Amino acid sequence: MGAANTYHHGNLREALLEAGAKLIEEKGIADVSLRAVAKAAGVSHTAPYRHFNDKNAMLRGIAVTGFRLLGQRLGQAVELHPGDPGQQLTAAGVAYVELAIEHPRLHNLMFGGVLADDSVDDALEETSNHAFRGLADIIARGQRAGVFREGDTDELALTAWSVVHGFAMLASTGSLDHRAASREAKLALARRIADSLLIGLATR
Amino acid sequence: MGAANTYHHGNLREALLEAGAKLIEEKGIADVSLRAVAKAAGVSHTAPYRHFNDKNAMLRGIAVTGFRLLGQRLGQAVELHPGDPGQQLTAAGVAYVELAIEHPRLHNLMFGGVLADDSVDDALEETSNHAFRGLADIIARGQRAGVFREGDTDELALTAWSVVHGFAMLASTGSLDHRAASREAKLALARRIADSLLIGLATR
DNA sequence: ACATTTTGTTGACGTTGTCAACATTTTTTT
DNA sequence: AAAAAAATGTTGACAACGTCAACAAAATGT
Repeated sequence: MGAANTYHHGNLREALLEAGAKLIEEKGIADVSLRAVAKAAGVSHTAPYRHFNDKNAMLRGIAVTGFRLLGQRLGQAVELHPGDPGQQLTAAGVAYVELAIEHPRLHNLMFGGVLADDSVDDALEETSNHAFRGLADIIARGQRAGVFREGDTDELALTAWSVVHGFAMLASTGSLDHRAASREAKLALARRIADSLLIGLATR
Repeated sequence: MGAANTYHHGNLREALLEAGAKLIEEKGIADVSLRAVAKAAGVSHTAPYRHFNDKNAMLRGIAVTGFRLLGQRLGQAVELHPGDPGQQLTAAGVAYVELAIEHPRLHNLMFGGVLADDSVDDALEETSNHAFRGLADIIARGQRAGVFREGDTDELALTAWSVVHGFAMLASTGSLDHRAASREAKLALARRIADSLLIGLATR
């Protein structure tokens, strides 16, 4: 288990994910090739095939790290407002939007549909489901506390997810640079929209 | 201005847009090459360059046709419920989702971010703005009629756009096939979510 | 120690987007 | 009506890409 070898990398899988994420952040998904990622990681152009079945499998690996990051952020948002599901929901929504603004190309990889036509990836599905369940849990607690209206929990969660996801998409693609150019303006807008959502979910 | 020529096509630009849209519908954006589109239109592999600067310019042309279609559908939704902004908004939202379900890959081209990093395209920007303005007009009329609450019209429109856009994205990528597999189930879900939205926008 | 498995490299292949050079048709100018 | 110009198409080439097969080195198990 040496450390200074040149032939065997030691941790190439992670290195590729890292290099790939960095390149995507810089140049966008469309302009990142498998070969460029391999080169950035310091290996030959086919070395990635020892760790991923094909290019899309590597992209899915990067998307998974994005979903893990998202899950963490949502968790932090919840912890910031213990016992207050309304605030938790707003904070989670803002956190989601924040991530999309900070890492627009990663967000695009996660939700832009590049991977949509692929055969299902277990790790990807699990991490993305986990992120969604974090949201559904907030809703469920809010319903029990009587601040959110009754009804199918997952459906309310889906509503919230839709708002946040739609806004994040608009924010990350620059579609609303006319209305809100700066990062702060976008987040303020996100907060107000999250409040609109809250009204729709509240008990009347 | 003959009709049966073989060398000059006569209307190649439109033919390419049509063939491209069809191929994308069948195979997805990632699996459609410029050359395949040219072949489907019956011309050589570089003929498209007389009508589009590059591949992405052609894709933007196809996206424009999608935005035009969207604008038409939104217009029809409005006409179906004259004088009732609430119903108009719901119908517009459902129409939007319907389009995304019917043509998921076209929707993906329009909103998936493949074209996001391109230099701005006038025709694309205009048609997409037009679609958004249709929505904003519904909101404005609803505010004047007193059924939607006061406030920045564009911001309310943005909220509505976010919900619908987010849900459409989830619907078109198959992310909610667990909860609602059939087309009808998805549309019913969309209708209920649009109603949630309505509550958030209504005057209290 | 040796055999096996894992992990890396080299070299090749067909496909892709794009460019330069050339051909044909249409339009404009004279 | 003839010539010049512009528009629109084709052919052939190129480098870059994803992927595969064959080989090489290191790590691991016996």
